[in-house]
Amino acid sequence: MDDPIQVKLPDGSVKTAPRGTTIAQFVAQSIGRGLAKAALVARVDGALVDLSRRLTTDCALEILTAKSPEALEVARHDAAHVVASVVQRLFPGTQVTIGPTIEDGFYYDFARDEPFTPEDLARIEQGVAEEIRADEPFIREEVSPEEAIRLFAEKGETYKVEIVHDIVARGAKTLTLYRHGGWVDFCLGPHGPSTGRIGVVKLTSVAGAYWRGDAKNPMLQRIYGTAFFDRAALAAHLERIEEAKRRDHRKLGKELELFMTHPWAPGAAFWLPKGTLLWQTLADCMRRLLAAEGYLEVKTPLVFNKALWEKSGHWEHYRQAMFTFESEEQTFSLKPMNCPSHMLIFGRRRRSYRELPMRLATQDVLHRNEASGTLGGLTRVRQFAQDDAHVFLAEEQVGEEVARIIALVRRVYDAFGLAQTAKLSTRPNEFAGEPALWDRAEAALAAALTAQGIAFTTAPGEGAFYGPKIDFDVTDSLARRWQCATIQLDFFMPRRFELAFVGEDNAEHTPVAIHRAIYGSFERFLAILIEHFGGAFPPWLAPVQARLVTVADRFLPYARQAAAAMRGRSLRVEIDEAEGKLGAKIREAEIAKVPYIGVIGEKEQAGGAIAVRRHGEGDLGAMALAAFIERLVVETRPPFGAP
RNA sequence: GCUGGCGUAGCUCAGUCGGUAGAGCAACUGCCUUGUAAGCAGUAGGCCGCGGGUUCGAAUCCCACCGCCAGCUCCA
Repeated sequence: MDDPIQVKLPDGSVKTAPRGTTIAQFVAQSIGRGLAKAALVARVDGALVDLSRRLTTDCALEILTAKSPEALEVARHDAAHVVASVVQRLFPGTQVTIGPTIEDGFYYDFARDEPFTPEDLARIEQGVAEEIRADEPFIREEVSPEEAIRLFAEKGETYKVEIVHDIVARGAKTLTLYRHGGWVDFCLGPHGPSTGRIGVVKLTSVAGAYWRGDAKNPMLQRIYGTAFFDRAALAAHLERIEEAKRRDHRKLGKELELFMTHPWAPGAAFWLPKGTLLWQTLADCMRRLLAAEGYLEVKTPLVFNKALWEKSGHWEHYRQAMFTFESEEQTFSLKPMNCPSHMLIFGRRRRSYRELPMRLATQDVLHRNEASGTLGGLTRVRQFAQDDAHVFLAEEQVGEEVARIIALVRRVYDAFGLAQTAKLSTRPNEFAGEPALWDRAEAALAAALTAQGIAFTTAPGEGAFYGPKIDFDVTDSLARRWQCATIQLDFFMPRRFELAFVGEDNAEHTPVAIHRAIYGSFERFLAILIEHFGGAFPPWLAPVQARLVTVADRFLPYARQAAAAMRGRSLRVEIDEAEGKLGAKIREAEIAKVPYIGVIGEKEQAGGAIAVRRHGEGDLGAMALAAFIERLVVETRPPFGAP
């Protein structure tokens, strides 16, 4: 018991310590008082543990302080406990359930008949601040399942009892409790040393949430909050939230007159003239890019007899998300996806290996009958259009084709300044096709990602039953991540549609299909772009690229001439013909986030010039009108798919 | 779909205890003819989401519906 153990520190040094010493003691004695004071939690052999843990074997030890993201997560979990303790003190009879940390904060779910009001949240937040000031230590305790069940059953905590039963059923022999200030929760930990180390806690919202996320279970009251070690970090976080609100595509879409919605078409957008220009720019650039890559654009029906969906298998698995209707005793549906149509086109005649890869692209409108409560903005809709394509090819062509698609994805996202990461999802438990086929395909996908220099994570078992897939996330200017592009292999649907091609060997083979989209959906991608650019689009994308304003209305004829010259070079320009002072017109144009403002007065008219102001930068001074036009022509050239 | 919140002028929002609906901006008209983020004055604008109910009387209270917003297992 007294023989010392070896503790390896992150700098590589090794210290000895008495067996059974706590981490906190070890740090104070062997490392230093400064670190001992700053320590919040430790990592022993890769696992996060409390500072009160005893070191009983040789190990690698790392001490985490407020600088570490993991420590912040622990503090947020501490905060969740404190919130729960305060709620149970202020609202007797409320049961606790779970309270995990999430990105940017935490939540805690409570079972209580009455909902919490915003005033309740303020009271709870105040109680939490008091609890933090009281600086109660977190105390870890190990108990048997029987003790845990008795403890929570006595308190009437039926949800906790249920959780204990579940965990015991999964084989746990000892369970851990954490106490602070006389309150106890069943928790895996770890926790910080005491409530005083949490920092500052802010409760953000309250919402309903089903127990275990299942609509068949009772509805709980979920309190969301966040915690930071200091007020400045909290303020910065709240400022990020405010900035996201300012950039919200629903708000900007209204202000900039990009799109509208109407109660009579829930889940569908009306694209106003300026929004339609954005859409068309994306659509045209993608069209030209794909045409250059050998894609063939096709248009297919929007309405299909249900026989198609029975053939594809969607009728069995996807029917609840389809809009259907009867006509002349037949059942029809609006198409929710393009793949079956493309299958029919491929299968319309005998295909040769010489035609492969055959790349069929479509930008048609799709409808999916999403539950009403899930709709919102342009990101959760019932009607949308994808930049969809299906590539039919021989199995041995998969690697090269996927590499080409990945290169396209990079090229497009780079054009918008969106950084990208990828996730490779592999074979699930239930799958179609041969395991060896999956293994080869997964290896080909991973090799393509590596060859393109794309960082990716692997999600084992998360592939679709019909094939492995790559999903791309983009990171926008507010560091938020959005899932957009997808590349999915399909070994299943070509077989269902009895697709075949004649190979070099003069025998029939079943092609592999690749489902792929780069923007994802136009609606969603436009929403992301609106927020990414905050409505201030780069000149090539902006619906209006320049607005001409005059110092006095006697300069309007010259302004009209200038605008005509610009339109002659395919520039999107408008003239502010309203009355008013120059300052007011400049202000209007700045608020409209038009990239370039051209000011025209006496000097400009006399010299065939224009005074140029760049949105967000200010006055660039006067230049010759011809020079300004040349500059705009260059700057409005799309970074991909240029005509 | 479910839980909670919300719905008033084109936009952003007031509207007390149930007593005949208000501001700013935008629009329109006029004056000003203007030099890089708001010139002045005036006018007009409303089925208070929709439908019922309670009441002498409803934007306000009640019921149902429609829509919008937040959320609905990143698992003790």
